[in-house]
Amino acid sequence: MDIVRPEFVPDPSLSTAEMEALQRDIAEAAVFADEFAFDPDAVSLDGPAGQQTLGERPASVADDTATEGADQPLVAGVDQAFVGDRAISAIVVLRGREVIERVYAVEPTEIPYVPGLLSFREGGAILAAFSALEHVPDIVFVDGSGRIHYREAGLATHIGVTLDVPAIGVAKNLLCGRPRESLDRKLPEGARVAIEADAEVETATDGPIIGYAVQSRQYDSSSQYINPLVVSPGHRVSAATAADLVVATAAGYKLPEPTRLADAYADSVKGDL
DNA sequence: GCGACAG
DNA sequence: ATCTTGTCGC
Repeated sequence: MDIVRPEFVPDPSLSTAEMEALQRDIAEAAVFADEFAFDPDAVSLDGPAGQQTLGERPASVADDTATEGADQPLVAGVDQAFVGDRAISAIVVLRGREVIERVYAVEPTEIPYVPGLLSFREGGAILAAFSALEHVPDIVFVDGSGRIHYREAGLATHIGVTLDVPAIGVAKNLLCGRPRESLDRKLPEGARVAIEADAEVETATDGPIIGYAVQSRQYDSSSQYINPLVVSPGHRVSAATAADLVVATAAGYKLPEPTRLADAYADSVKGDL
């Protein structure tokens, strides 16, 4: 797929001040509200009929393999692996449970990891992988933060705005913001805790909800517990819908399927590299 | 000065 | 993110 906003392509040679200025422009262009054509309720790992089973589905529909999944949104997962100074970015596109396409790209990492500037380290490899992608996903899951970011322009926002594609940030740790409830306790599976902007989020006017901690998986009979995912809007999606879509694509694992499969693919590419 | 800090 | 064996629990 193509780059829609070339002026936002991450340039690792920029100064820190220039990178931060670019992020403020990106946050300005970002849309943290649902702005997509597909039906979010149609995003599921089940068949195209959603909650319907074969038995309750009309035979004419059940037998029609030609249009099967035609209304199923394409969900892509992106993840990176690293080898020395090279980044491997892998993308997996799913329609329901079916893998529609997989691509990857390898690009040198020009700068070290700096909290808040992740997209300038990994963005090049990610955009290179997207340029090789044939399908245009309805929404993309990016590993890292979206709106939960000092300038509300995390990796998911940067990628989403540059490609003008709906994007969600799926992180394993909280970068900034204040959870409404403590996350340092065992939350039940399915629970979500709002994350609101705090003083660290310099571009937030009031205290908006910038994301959710989502407990996509949890042990049921143990004192041990799994940490929640940290989900935030990247572009053209609201915080609530972003959390809904992550839950809808989880299949018994902590990570949603698109992300989990992209992670595994990046690792396998790294293996035979 | 101290603490915090996605991947 | 990455370097890594065994180990606890379902």
